[in-house]
Amino acid sequence: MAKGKIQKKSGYHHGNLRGQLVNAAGRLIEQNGPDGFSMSDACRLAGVSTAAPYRHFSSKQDLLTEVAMDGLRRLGEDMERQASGHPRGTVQSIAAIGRAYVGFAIREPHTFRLMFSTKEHAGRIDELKAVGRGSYGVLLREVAGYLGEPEINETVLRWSFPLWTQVHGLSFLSIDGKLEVTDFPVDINESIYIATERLLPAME
Amino acid sequence: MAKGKIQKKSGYHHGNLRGQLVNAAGRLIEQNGPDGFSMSDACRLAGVSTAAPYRHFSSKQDLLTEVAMDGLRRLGEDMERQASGHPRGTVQSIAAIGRAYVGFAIREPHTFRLMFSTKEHAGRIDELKAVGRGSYGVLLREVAGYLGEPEINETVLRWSFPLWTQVHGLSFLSIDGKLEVTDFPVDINESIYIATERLLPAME
DNA sequence: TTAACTATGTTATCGTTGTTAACATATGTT
DNA sequence: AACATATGTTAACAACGATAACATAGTTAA
Repeated sequence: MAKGKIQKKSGYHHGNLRGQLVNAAGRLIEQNGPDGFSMSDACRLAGVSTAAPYRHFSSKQDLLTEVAMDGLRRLGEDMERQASGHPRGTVQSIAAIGRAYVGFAIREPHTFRLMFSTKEHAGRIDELKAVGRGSYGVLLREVAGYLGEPEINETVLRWSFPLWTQVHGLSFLSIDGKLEVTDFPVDINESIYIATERLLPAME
Repeated sequence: MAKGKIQKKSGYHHGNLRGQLVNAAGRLIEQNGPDGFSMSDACRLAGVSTAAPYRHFSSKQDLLTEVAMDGLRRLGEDMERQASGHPRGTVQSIAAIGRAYVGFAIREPHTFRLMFSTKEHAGRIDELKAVGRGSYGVLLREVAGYLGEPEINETVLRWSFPLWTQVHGLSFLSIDGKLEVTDFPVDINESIYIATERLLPAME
């Protein structure tokens, strides 16, 4: 994202095919969804033959996994950034993390779905899990602060999990267009704040 | 599901191809996921040519939509059944609905995903939404009972929505294997009960 | 009974896709 | 300059979704 400059291939060789394929894949996935995405499309977009990607990725899934991991990292950054705009360890900062989470899902629904789908990433689940754990840490630290816990212990884990569950569910319901099923206008930010409050212990 | 008897084609014509295709599709999807599912596989399983399904379904997506709607209906039935095992309008009955929801997701993860994916069902979203609304009603009625509301009004809707969000998130995290990211053993039923309690107003 | 109609199959074929093998050309190292 | 390695290409494959042209079964009306 935010690449802009499309690098032209200067002849037989390309220069930065790997990066540009991830880039193209990201854009195409956001347009057509992970299923609608085809390796051939990405090749056309990058101006190379359909066999070229296999010098950089062992399969289509492999490329998708790359896109997913990139997304997970960016999600973590978003959460960190949003949280830092509020006093640490408060309902506000924790709700801000939730807003970042759902916001990402709404902004890049297909990538978000890809990030949390198992089947596409067979064989590299551990890698993916590690990146995910990193991003989850942002929430854990904030909750630890709220609870006044000096480190990330089981208490922190127990209070954090329902918060994750909540925003995760809200994300999916949003991007799958299920909010209309509820028959009343859901204000996402309000939803997040209310649930965050209810799912945390009152602290003084 | 629970079909068992595989109907043999008695010659040129088949007898119940439509039903058997939905059936086969359901089974195959649960094995390989909606993406791994191929029309051809379903045909092989039903013992017909690859062109035959198009007498009954306009496209592969159309068949998948059928499977999804069937799933939504069965989910509603599950919830109803589980709720009815408890005193109406209690935390217990509401938590039971949640357990039915997550239970379905875990039992038929691929079908569950299919039920809540938008892209596969382009053009028939309204149909799907109607079926979904029906199943959601089970929760709404139970919450109305808990709140002592005589009908499903906005108050009921407002208290119900976070409950849905919660179990929906828990479902997806479960079937996507993300529970391990939390680093402590999540007891799903306990999770549901705790969150249900916290997300409902204390009623006396 | 038979003729016509409709529903539901088949075979043959198309374009697209993911992937691999065999080959070609750059780039970097000795 | 010679070679090794990285990175492209072209050609081919099987599998898939879908359509068209054709065949047969079941149903209805004369």
